[in-house]
Amino acid sequence: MTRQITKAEFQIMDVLWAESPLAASTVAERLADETGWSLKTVKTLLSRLVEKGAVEHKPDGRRYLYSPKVTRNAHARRATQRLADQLFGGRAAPLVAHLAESKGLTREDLSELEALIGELKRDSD
Amino acid sequence: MTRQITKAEFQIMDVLWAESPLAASTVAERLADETGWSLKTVKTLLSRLVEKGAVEHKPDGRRYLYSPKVTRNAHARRATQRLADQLFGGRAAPLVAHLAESKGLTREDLSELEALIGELKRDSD
DNA sequence: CCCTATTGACTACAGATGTAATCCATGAAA
DNA sequence: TTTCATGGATTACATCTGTAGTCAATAGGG
Repeated sequence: MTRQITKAEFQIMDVLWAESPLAASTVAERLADETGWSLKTVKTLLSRLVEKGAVEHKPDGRRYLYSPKVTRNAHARRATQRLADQLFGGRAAPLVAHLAESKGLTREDLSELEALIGELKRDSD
Repeated sequence: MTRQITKAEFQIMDVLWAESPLAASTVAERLADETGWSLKTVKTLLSRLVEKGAVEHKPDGRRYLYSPKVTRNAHARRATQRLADQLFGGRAAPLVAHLAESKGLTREDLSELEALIGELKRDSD
């Protein structure tokens, strides 16, 4: 279902994940500095997200209020899985190795991961 | 540099990463079963990859032989980093957590990761 | 030496994406 | 009550992507 969300659309989602429901004008304000997008652009992106089923809108007087239908977690999970599938046949270890190489991992991350992995191993017993 | 490689283009790269240099016709043969693409399609994708700087071609008589200019590792690293940046502000731990949730991690992966993390921690001392 | 299959160059074209502009209804302001 | 700003709906348009087709040169087979 829920078709692919693009980069621009993701920025809209990010605003709605932080707070919702919001009117289009509010979403536009939140993004104005970061993106410089006009209200028109924001409305177009919101409409496309509604079409794609990633956002729903309810009438509020003369306008709509928009809310995410997909959670940030669900999106993250799917996007991550998609990347792992494409790059490494779905396997995670090489993906983590690449993160490490690209300096994506601090010492803290490593400790956090160690804990996470311990937990996952216990779970799978 | 090296602009974004698309999904279709990635499949071409994958063939060249496995073996190179190759002529367009050979690349097309390797992908025929998997994708059903015509030779024309493969040639278009190869040209675009050359434009994008991800592949280079050297004349070999009347035709070209194509080779990757970007390694698979470099590509994986950048793609992974891009995803982590977008989804989690560059942090890896939540990414791994999502992989786990989406069943991307087998017991073997976990052990492998454990070892990898131990190694990374030692390296960072 | 001529014909044909192959090759690169260029062109095509629909659908997705980024980024709006136009149009029309309407509620608020004057 | 006329006017204008605001909102959604529709349309626009360049670029990117997926998937080819056309054209012209030419190397190889007969």
